[in-house]
Formats: sequence, structure tokens, C-alpha cells
Amino acid sequence: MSRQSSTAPGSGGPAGQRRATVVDVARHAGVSTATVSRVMNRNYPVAAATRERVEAAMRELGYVVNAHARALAGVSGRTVGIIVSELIDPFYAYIARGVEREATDGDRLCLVCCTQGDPQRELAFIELMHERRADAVVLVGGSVDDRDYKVELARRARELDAGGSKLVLCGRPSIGNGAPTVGVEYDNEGGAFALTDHLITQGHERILYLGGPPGLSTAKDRLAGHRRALELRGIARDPELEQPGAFSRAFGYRRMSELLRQGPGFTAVFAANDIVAAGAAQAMEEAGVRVPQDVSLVGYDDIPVAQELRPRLTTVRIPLEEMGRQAVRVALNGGDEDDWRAPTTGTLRLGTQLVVRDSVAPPQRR
Amino acid sequence: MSRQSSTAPGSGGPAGQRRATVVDVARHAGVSTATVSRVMNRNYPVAAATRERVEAAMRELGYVVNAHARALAGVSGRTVGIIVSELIDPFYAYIARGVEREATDGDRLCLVCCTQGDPQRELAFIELMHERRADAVVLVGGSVDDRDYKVELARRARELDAGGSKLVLCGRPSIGNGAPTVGVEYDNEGGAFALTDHLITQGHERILYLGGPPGLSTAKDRLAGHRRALELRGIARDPELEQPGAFSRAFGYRRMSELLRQGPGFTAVFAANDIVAAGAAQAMEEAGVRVPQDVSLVGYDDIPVAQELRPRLTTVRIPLEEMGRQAVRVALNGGDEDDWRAPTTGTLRLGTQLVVRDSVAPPQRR
DNA sequence: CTGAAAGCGCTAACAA
DNA sequence: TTGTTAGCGCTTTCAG
Repeated sequence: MSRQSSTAPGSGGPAGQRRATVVDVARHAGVSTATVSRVMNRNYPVAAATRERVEAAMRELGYVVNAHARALAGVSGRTVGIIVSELIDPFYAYIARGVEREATDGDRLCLVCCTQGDPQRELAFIELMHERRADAVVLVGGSVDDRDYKVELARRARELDAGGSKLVLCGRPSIGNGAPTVGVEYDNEGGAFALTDHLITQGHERILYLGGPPGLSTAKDRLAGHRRALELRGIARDPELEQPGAFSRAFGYRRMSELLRQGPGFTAVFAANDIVAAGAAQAMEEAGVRVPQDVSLVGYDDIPVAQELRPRLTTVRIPLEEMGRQAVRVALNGGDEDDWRAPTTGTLRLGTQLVVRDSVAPPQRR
Repeated sequence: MSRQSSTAPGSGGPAGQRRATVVDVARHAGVSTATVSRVMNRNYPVAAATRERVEAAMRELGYVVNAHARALAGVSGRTVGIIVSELIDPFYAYIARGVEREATDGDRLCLVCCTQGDPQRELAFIELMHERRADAVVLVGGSVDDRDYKVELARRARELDAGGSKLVLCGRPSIGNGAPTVGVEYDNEGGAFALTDHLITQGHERILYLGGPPGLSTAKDRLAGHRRALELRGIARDPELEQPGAFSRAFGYRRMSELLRQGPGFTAVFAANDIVAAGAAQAMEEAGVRVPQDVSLVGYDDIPVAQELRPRLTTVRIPLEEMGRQAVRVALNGGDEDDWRAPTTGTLRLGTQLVVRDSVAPPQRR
């Protein structure tokens, strides 16, 4: 033994042990480092006997290749980054799952960050992922429409692109300025339109729109779809019936409670997402307002809670997991190889689907 | 060709542009690479004027430091790995959130993988994270009690430890063999005991235990707690009343439906987790069995769905997020610095808490 | 306060 | 089939 005096490598001594390197393995097996590299990467012919000796050496030394060194030497880091606002929110979790699965299928690992809704953190995380040379960085969920923010974002997109990576906008509008991004969207406005149209078809005209941060693209599109449906049917818009707010259960509960207390001027509620709907449902329950007999209720997203609520919630399904998968596909095809004719800056658009359950009924006749 | 001739860096041309490096920045600013490094790391005095010139150069060149090179040069990669079975399962999602937040607070990024319950993938992911030199690898949730698997796991733990990283067992028993791991557990058995005891106190004696893969440590501990409570109260165990199975809503629904069809021989149900409880609740609803008047129901975990069910579910709360946070703390204190006297191989144990809601009532008198 | 130079561990020509 | 060697981009002594 030539290095380290005592304790065999891998013996679990105090932290900071020098790890075995290719050089150690090579020496131990009596070959060159190139050969070691070759047996690891199985991308070059190596005599069976040699291979075995090398593998034995690796095992004995507890050798684990250093991904940093490998990446530095020119091999892709095989990493994709994903940035969401909250991991425990099913909307994001399902998209994250899609990203993770697609990444794994492509033999990559996933770097995950939560912004908790803070655009500044988002920018910082993009930077961090770029430093790690992620093959793609997926930005998930609605975004704010801030001028400076978009400029910063565009800069990051350009830097990433210059290095051969891609910024992927998943479920949010593209930032103009010819920023080199790719995107995966879903028909958010259309889903909202379908929902309100469904309500109107059932006879509702006084529809409360509840929740959704007015600054968030996701919420804006939903409200837009709602309004368009109203308009198309010739129903006048009543500002009192538009109550934007957080995408949270607490908001749905609180605002709905207030509204109910001052006498409801509506026969149906369009909650900006299922979580808000859950809160609203509880408020109605406590106020003795029956769904759907007294008031109809719809949500958006079709996350699992929609099926637990009673009555089961009518809502709009988004192909969440599929969006996540496509996000990494579109990024990896567009940026790296050009085997496929891929629209390097294309935006994929997936459909949404109205899911009718039990929370809507015609308005009560008076 | 050695350089790439045209197109300024950051111009967003076709992928594969050569990125700016410290050398480029140094040249551009008329300083040495050492100086560039110094201004980046702000860990060494640099003249204000010089600093500004360097920063300007970095900005103009769209320079983004290469984390791989940095890591290779001896700086920590600032990464923690987390391996869960499913990201969309709230049990895991909350723990993951804790890990992510603690990592972020410590200025680290999170590598996330989903095993989908496959131990082989788990081992493979540990390896990949080790290759990336993660500061810690957190293994979340129950594990199977397989001999070979544990041997493999122990080996990984040793390799990781030899390199100064730590394998963290979060919510699962330690693997013996003196494997150098750290752990964070919760009082799983105790929570189950409390639940069953609560049921017994209400007068129940025929309690159905439903769900939980019999091979999974998590499930085993819960069943053990349940049995202990029964025993303590002198209630005979009836094998018919132990119905293990998947940790899934579908299982809870299906098995409960079957059991109800053949006439329930129980007055209460202990679902191995809240998800199973949700399925069971639906089965009872469809069979016209009222909760809690006809049959009482309890779950485990206290994930959000517990509050959406009607009646609200009595269950056991686990400090999920806190476990995640502690997981990275315990790993990072034990392995790296020895400022604190940290039990390098310690296992932290957190408490659980009975949460009484509306799904339990005394059994119906006959 | 700044520069020169020696690696960190691995891969990929290029030789043999 | 195998070995030699030149980097990849950054940090960090050690000298100015």
C-alpha cells in the first residue's frame, strides 16, 4: 500500500478520508487510467481479463467515480433542474413527477428548488442550476408580469442558451424579447371558458369568481376564460362577483364566509382552483348552504382533493404529469441534438378537459 | 479548430457556444485568474477598483461559474440528495419540503429521486448521488427487511462515510452491521398504540386493521402498536381483523367493500394511513354505512385529506417537515465540522400526536 | 493587494 | 487492446 498509512479505504474512519481515484484503481489493477475509464464507460473494447481485474480493484477500493471531474472533462452532467413554488402543492407535485420521471428515463438526475412564490428566489435558483450546468431548467407554474423580472429572466435564458442548455417555461406565458426559451402550456383559458359555460348552460347567471392572485398569469387566464364565456352568452359582468385572492384554502374559506354573511348574490361559485374550492366548500358547509342545491361550485386542476369533497367537485383536468414530461423532452430535443427536426423555440400546447361531477345543479327556482 | 471564431459569447447562437471562463474574465479585466476567483468568493481582500473591473467583465461576458470545476478544486458541492418513493404522496412531499428548506437555508441545492417503491432503484440512486458527491443522502420512508438489500445499503453507507458524506435514514429503522448512518425517526409504534387505545377507550373491541404492506417497516410498527394496545387491554387478537395490504386509496376502497359485503364483524377501522382511510370511507359511504355512528374510522399521518373527509378524520400527526429538516441537520453536523459535539451516528426520535376529530364514536349498542 | 503555477479526477485523442 | 498525455475550469498556496 503506497498512500495512506493505516485504515483500508472504505473502512469508515473519521470523515475526510481520501477517496480512491482512477489513479488508485489503475495502480491497484496494474493498468493505466485510460483503461479504467474504458471499463467504466463500456464504450471501448477492453480484454475480459483486464476488465475483471479493474472491476475487482474498484470494488476493493470502494471506488465511486467523481461526477464533477467527469463533467469537467466534457461529459454532460446529466442533470435537469426544476423550480416550483411549493412541493406539497399537488399542482406542482404532479408536474414535478413528470419532470422527474422523464429525467430518470433519460438517465438524468433532478435538481429541485422551491421558491415559495418569490420571483427573486426563482432567479437565484436558475443561476445556481446554471452553475451546475443543468441540461435544462424547468420553470413551473404561473408568473408575475413584472418588467424588470422579465428582463432578468430573459438574460438568464440567454446565458443558459449560450451554454447549450434551455430554459423551459412550463405552464406560463413566454417572455417576449426573443428570449431563447421553450415552453409547454395548457389550455388554461379554454378550460375556464368551458367551466363557466357549463355553469351558464345549467342556468346560472350570477357566478362568483373566487381566488387566484390577480398578478399571476395562471389566474389571469382563468379569469379571462370566465369573462369570455359570460360575454358570449350576453351576461353582464358584475365587479362584485369577481373576488380574486390567494390560491389557498384559507382564502377560499375566509372570503366565502364573509360573502355568505352579507348575503350571497350568486347561485354558483367558480373557484380559481380546487384548493380554493375546498375552502369555499367548508365555508358553505358551516353556513348551512348546500352544494349544489343552494349554490353550485366548481374548481380547477382536478387534483385528488376534488374527489374527496362531498359532493365531488366538478373541475377541469390538466395533464400535469404529461406537461412535466414534455417540458424536459422539448428542452432536450431542441437544444442538443438535431436528429429530430425540433422547433428550437417551440411552445407545446396541451388540452384541458372539463370533468363533470356532482357539485353543479341548476339554480334553485324562486 | 480550437477557439470558435465568431459570434460574441452570450449572443444566443446555436447551442454549444464556448462559455466564458475565469481565464476569459481575467483577460478581459486585465487581471489574473486568482483575482477573479477572489472577487467571486469574496473571501479575500481585493481593491475596490479591481473588483469593479472584474465584475464588469463577468457581466459583459455573461460569465457563470462552473460548479463542477469548483467542486473538483476542492470546494463542497453544496448538494444534498433525497430519495423518496413518490413525490405526489403528501407523506413524502412534506418530508421532502423539510429537507429542501433546510438545504436551502444552508445554501445547498437538492437532488431528488423517486424510487416508486423499488429498492433496486433506491440503491442505484444512492450511488448516483454519491458520484455527485452529495453532502448527505436522505432515504425517506419505510423499508423492506431484505437481507441482501441491507448488506448493499450498508456498503453504500460505508462508501459515503469514507468520503465524508452521510447516509440518513429518515423514518425507517437503522440497518445494523455498524453501518455508519444517522437517522431521524418518529414514534410510529406509539402513535398506533394511542390510536387503538383511543378506540378501545370509546368502547370498541372489534377493530379492523386495514392496509399497510406487511413487509414495510412503517406498516409493521403501526401494526405492532395496534397489537400492543389490544394486548394491554386484554382484547384477544383476531387474525380476521388484520387485513394488511397496499398503502393506497384503491386498496382501502376495495378491501373495505369486500369486507362490508360479507357482513362487518367490526365496529371500528384502523386504516394504516389516511389515504387508505379515504378509500375505506368511500366504500362505507357507498354501502350506506355511516361514520362514526355505525363504524368508527381512524387513519394515520394527518395529511391534508384528513381534514377534507366528512366526518373529519381522527388520526396521528407526524412532524413530517421537521423530520426532513432534522435529517439534513443531523447529517451535516455529524459528518463535516466537529465544532459541535455531535453524535456522529446518532438517531433522533421525534414524537407523534393523536389528533382527535369527528370520525370516532362509541360503538352502537345493540 | 495581485500573480504564477500546481493540482483536483476524469476523458479522449494520439501513439504504440 | 492498452498506455501517455493534454486539458476541462477553478481554487489556492506561495511569492512578489
